[in-house]
Amino acid sequence: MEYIWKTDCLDIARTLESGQCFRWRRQEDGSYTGISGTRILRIRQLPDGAALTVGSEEGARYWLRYFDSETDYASVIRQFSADKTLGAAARENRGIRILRQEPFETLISFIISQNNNIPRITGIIGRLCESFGTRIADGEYAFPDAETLAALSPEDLAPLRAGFRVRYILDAAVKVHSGAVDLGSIYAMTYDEGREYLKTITGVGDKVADCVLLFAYHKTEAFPADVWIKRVTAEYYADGLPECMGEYRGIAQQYLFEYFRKRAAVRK
DNA sequence: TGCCAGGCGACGC
DNA sequence: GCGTCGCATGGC
Repeated sequence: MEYIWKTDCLDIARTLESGQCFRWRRQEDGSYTGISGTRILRIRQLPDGAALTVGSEEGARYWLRYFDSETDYASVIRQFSADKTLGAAARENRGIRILRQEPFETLISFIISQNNNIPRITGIIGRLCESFGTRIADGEYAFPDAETLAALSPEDLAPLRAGFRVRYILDAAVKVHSGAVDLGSIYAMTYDEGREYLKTITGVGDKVADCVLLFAYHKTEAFPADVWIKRVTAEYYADGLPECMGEYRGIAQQYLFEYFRKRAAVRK
């Protein structure tokens, strides 16, 4: 069945290609196909929203939550307009939403992201899923679960070509599978608690923890500071982040990330 | 070729 | 606590 979602703040391409997720592919007709958990979705942009190809009403509800349908982005963008730079970045990227992704997938993905670039991160994650994930459709694989990954050796993961990150992936999988880290408990934690908790995993520092808290748990106080954002804050916000970011620093961060990354790409 | 990429851990001070 | 370095890999 096709579910029509009407909303004025949704740009599928920018949302899915803004570096917060790595399992979506653009199809020849311009629609996108992606996987989360054991679900597959095809989503197509409409002028006033999107068309979702889903199996059931329950599937539609899952994906609406994934795309953060309850947050009023127009209101957040108005709030951001109090700052000149952020206002411009937000207006230009008003269709970007912060996804609510599966925690384990997000954790492993951003462990892989460190000192890496987006095309290669996507490649490593693709090989990880094809090698160790359950097949859920023709040529489509779920993200492998913690139990599966925890049973593997560094040699097993060598074909991923993930380099020094392999031991971090395995440490995360072992801790999640053993229960030493309970990812479900983080939903109820504060941002600071979640950050310290995630950092008990080897290979998870401030940046990776912030990405997981923002892109899986939707803790919008998180402000992941990568090399791009560090340049932006050094140039525009040396005296501190603007007041108008409020509790939505993470959303602001994503608009700024896209705004400046695009400009750097044009200059090259 | 050297430099960089959605960083982190180890180490020295 | 803070600065520096090495780390695998691949694209430019």
